[in-house]
Amino acid sequence: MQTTPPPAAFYCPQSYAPEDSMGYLMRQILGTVAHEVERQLAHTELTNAQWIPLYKLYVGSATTVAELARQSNLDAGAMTRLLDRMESKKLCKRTRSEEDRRVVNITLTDAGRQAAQEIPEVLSRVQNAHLAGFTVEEFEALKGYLRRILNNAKQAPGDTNAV
Amino acid sequence: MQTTPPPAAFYCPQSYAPEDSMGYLMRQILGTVAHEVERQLAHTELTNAQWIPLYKLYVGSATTVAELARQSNLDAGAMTRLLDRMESKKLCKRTRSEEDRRVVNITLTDAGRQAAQEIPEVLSRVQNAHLAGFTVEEFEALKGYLRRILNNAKQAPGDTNAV
DNA sequence: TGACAATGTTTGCCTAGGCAATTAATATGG
DNA sequence: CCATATTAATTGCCTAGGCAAACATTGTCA
Repeated sequence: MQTTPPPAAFYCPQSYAPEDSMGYLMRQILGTVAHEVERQLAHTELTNAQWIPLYKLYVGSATTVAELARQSNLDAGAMTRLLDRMESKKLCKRTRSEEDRRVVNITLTDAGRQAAQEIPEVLSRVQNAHLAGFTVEEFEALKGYLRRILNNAKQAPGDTNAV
Repeated sequence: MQTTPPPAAFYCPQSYAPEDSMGYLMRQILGTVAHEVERQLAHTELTNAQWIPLYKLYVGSATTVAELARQSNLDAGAMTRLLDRMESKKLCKRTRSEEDRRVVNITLTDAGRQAAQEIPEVLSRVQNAHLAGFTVEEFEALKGYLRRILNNAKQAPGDTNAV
């Protein structure tokens, strides 16, 4: 074994400075991105938690509660209640499946489709604004770094004590 | 005016692919980091929401409800209830200030201090693990990118429609 | 076929955060 | 000094997510 590289040593407990950490920076960035997206979607009644499954319904990559929950990295119970709130806002509708009577199919209403249509525009605009001043090379380097970090997370899920 | 660079054009609505976006990648990374930190702090009774203010109390950068809320980017009401839960776990204690009787001073208990002491170790370990395989140059480049993005967010808070 | 496993959905109980209103104490300006 | 503004903390009401239990339905396998 031991094909994966050893953990880095960029941070150490004795001199740990939170404001300088990768996690802190990303947390702040995600915060401003989320805030701005929600602001630009405010007129659609969509909250930050709701546009993700709504968009998945829109592009057709998920149509049931369980599938939406899985693709949104979300608990099934949470998804049930999220859909309750979206349904009460007339953005989507529930229909018990006839083929498999355990399943509930979710479909968008016209209002839901209209709201969903704006999502890619807003996401593109907000993220582009955050990337002002970046060259294509820098943008690609950044995405490469992020993918490598994500890959590390998947490789050793909890193996961080092994040293 | 117009000293800030124009927004980038890396994402466009017609070809928007969520899985490829900066926000999606960061969201996933923060998710695994948070999950792993919470797992490694489980024995201290600290949740992911609680170690942040607890650490601020530990290093002494905040001692009141309002100050903790400000520094944690959190609502004052939320902080009140967070402290309720931490106090019921005997991690901290409230004392009405004598100089300014509006203020409540928060102090750590022995158990709170002991838990706080572990925080920098865990944060360092988890983040280092996520950065496995990175060179120093790459690490610094990444932090530079993140700081630039954060700076863009602060520069134009809501100005993204100006084009 | 009939027991058992697996899946889908919902609900209850918990933590958690935002917003607005309330109350108490302090600061400020006339 | 007093009215007013400001600040600190709390509380109620909302959305939101995790975990576990309950229930129905479907799949599997002997």
